Order: sequence, then C-alpha cells, then structure tokens
Amino acid sequence: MAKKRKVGNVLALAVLSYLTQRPMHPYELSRTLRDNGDDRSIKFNHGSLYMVVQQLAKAGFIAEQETNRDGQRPERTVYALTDTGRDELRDWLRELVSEPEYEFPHFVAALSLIAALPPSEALPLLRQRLVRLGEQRAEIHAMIDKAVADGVPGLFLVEEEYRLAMLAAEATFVEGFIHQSTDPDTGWGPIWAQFHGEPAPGTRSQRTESQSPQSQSPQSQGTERRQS
Amino acid sequence: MAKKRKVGNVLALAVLSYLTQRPMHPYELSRTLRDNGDDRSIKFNHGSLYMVVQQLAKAGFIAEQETNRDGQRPERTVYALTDTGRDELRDWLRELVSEPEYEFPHFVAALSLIAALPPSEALPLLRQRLVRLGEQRAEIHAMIDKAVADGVPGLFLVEEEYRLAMLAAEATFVEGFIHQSTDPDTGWGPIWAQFHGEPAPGTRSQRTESQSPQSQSPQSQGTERRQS
DNA sequence: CGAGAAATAGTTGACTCTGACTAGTCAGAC
DNA sequence: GTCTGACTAGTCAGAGTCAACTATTTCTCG
Repeated sequence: MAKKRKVGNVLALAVLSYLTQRPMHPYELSRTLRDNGDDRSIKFNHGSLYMVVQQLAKAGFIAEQETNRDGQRPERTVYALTDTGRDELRDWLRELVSEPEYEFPHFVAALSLIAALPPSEALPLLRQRLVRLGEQRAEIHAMIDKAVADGVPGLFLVEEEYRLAMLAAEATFVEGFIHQSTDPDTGWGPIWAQFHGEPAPGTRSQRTESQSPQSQSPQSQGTERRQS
Repeated sequence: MAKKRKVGNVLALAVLSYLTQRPMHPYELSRTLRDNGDDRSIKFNHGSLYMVVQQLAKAGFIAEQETNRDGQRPERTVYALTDTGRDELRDWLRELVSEPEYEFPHFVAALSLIAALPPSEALPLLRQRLVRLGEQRAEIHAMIDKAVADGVPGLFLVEEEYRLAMLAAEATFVEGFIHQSTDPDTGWGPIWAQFHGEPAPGTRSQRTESQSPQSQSPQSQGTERRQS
C-alpha cells in the first residue's frame, strides 16, 4: 500500500524525529544527523536537507520559530515541530515498521540479467562479490564492537545488526548459487554454458550435439519464459 | 566505488540487454519488459522508458535506425544497440554482480528510529510485519512453482530465489529482535520501556525508582550515543 | 602572527523522475 | 450501429535530487 506522504523523503522522518527533542535550525540538523551516524541508515545529502525542511514547513509539519543572526554569518532560521508534525512522525514510523515495502536492490536487477554473461565470467565475479561482502561485514562488526565498548545500548544498534544479517544471508545465497552452477549434476551449469557455447563450469565436459547453441541467446530465452 | 555511468538508471541496463536481441522501438521495449515480468526486478515506469532511451541515444549507446508510421498512430522510432552500448552493458553488469552496493532500504531507517516508539506499540507492529513478510514469501513461492511447472529453467528465477532468501532472513531477524525485547532477562526490554515510562514488555514489571524516566527521550539518548 | 585548512551556513542550477495527460485504434457488448 | 473500455504510443509539467559553488569565520601549525 504505502500511501503517498506530503513529504516522501525518508530524510524528513529523521528531521521530524530530531525536532521532537528541541527546535533546531537546518544546519544544526545536518550536523546532528551526520554526527550520530544517521547517514549510515538514511540517504543523506547536505543540499537535500534544506529542500526537505522547506517542504516540511510548507506541509505544516514544522513551523518557523525565530530567525537570528550571529555576526556576519548567514541568518539561521529555527524550526519547531507542530502537532500535525508529531502525528505524521508516529504514523509514518508505524507504517515503515509494520509494512515491508517492495524495493529494488541493484543486485536483483543484476541477477535477473546475469544469464547474459557466460558462466566463465559470472562465477569469478560472484566470488569477488563474496569477498567484498565479507569485508563489509567485518567493517560493520568492528563498528558495533567499538560502539558497544563505548557503552552504547544494543537498542541503538539494531539497524547495524539488521544490515549484518542481510549481508550474511546474501553471502549464503551467493555461495549456494555458485554451488548450483558449478556442480555438474544439480542443474544450471550445463544449460547456462551451452547458451554461450562454452564447456560446462563443472569438471565433466558435457556434449550435446547439433543443437547450434550460440544461435540462441539467453535473452531470447528470457523473452519466452512467460509464454509456454 | 560504483563509478557514475552516463546513464545511471538501471532501467537502461534492461534496455541495453533487450536490444542485444534485435532493434526495437520504445513501446515494444516497454511491452516486452512488462510481459517478461522484469518490472518485478527493475523499477519500471512507462514514462521513464522514453527518457532513458533518449539518454542512451545521446550517450551513443544506442542509435536511431528508422522511423516508420503505422496508419494515423504516432510514429515509432526503432533503436539499435551500438558497439559502445554493448561494451557498456557488459561492464555495468560485471560491476553490479561483483560489487555489493550500499543501499538504503526503508526498514533500516525505521529501525534506526524505532526507539522513538514505546515498545508496547512497536512490538505489535513488528509482529504485523512478520505476517506480511510471510504473505510476500508465499506469493513468490507460488510464482516460482508456477514458473517451474511451466518449464522455466531455474537459472531465470534466481532473482526470485534471492528475494525469498532475503525475506526469510529478515523474518528471522525480526523474530530475534522481538525475542530480545520481550525476554526480560536478555536485554533491551526494560531500558526501552523505561524511556517511555512503561512497564517492561516481559512478564515481570521491573521497578527502577526516582530516575524520572520520561524526562529522557530516546532521541536525546541517540544524540549522545557517539560521544562518551 | 599570518597563511592556509577546515568548519559554518546556505544557494543555485542542471539533471532526473514520476504521474498525469493526450489522442488514436480496435474488439466486443448492448 | 454505436458505446465502452482497454490497448497503443508518446509527451510534458512539476517535483525532487545531487553536486558544485559562495562567502564568512575559526582553527592550526610552523
């Protein structure tokens, strides 16, 4: 479902959330978000913040409180949360927590087109991905350990734990995929190789004669896959 | 890393991929993508396609081949893949497969702010999410079964298997999180409840006297979490 | 103490995306 | 026989995003 919010950018959610503490001006918000590492969870861009604050103000979720000027610096406008804003925050958060949203990670796109690469090329790339996944996991692990050592309660690290869980699951999946593709008995290996006129990625070299393998591109297969 | 492509939209990747089969006009591409269910893997929007095709043409990855007109209908321009386009396709695909990209799923944002909801509210929402996750998994499962029954080779269903794996991992994670929060011995439950001046979500009601729990908002905790 | 680096605070403009709109065609319902 | 709704094919305005730039002020380090 995911109804359209007046302000759709998730960054706005963070802004609303921080304004529950106290009124702030945009730059302070920017600073706070960055310092708290919220840019790890929310796509954050210094420029977008000003945009988002404007939008929130127009939608009535926050209101201009005062404008002060410190020396010759540009003036800073302090914004405060309104009651509608507080409602929006709760409602939005509830939705995000309870309704899994259908998203489009790039890797899904890659997988859906991976047959266009010959297995001799795809498999090393997948192995490389495994290495990178391991690195990312190690990084997050280190981050969590450091935070815990600093006395941060676990509740404030759930996002990172979640990322870890997802990375681990992806690694397992990729391993399984590689296995499926290299084991000559269990499946795709031979078929995949055939498309590209290659020997199967397993040990045995499977011969299927006179099927003119390279005339059939993997995409043309893909095209027909919902038809028969 | 993820270098900036001249055309960044992943939809362009699909376009390039389909043009390896044969030249097509935009509408045909749109139709084909939809019919093959690629809109499940790639964010797809009829309007964007024309945009993307224009960009690809400007970047030299595809070239106008002919323009024909069928009766009084608007004219259709047929595009063909160029050699640079073929290179771009391979290079991009390799990158997507081998380099995991840092993305921002909405649920990560939700988790990073979840402490702003009292546990009495968050826990039911999480349980609801579990139900929804189950539904989505069942849907995909049904889809895969149907496709397999229709003789689609497994290799063309990897994206869906991947989604399944991710949904399963997320469900496991959410279950673990709920458990962590309701078990009064193992952790966050009491602390979380305290912020909101609630009894702990487990069975026992934990009393910590004179700490004036509601004066401390969870965000103000969050704010300080990288300091000490 | 003075030059340059870094932080402060915000604006701008080029590019992208999305959803709604136009406008003709065709098959089948009534 | 003409009405309706779905399909074909594409355009476009408005909203959103991103990266780069401006212009002060403060810190830093020789």
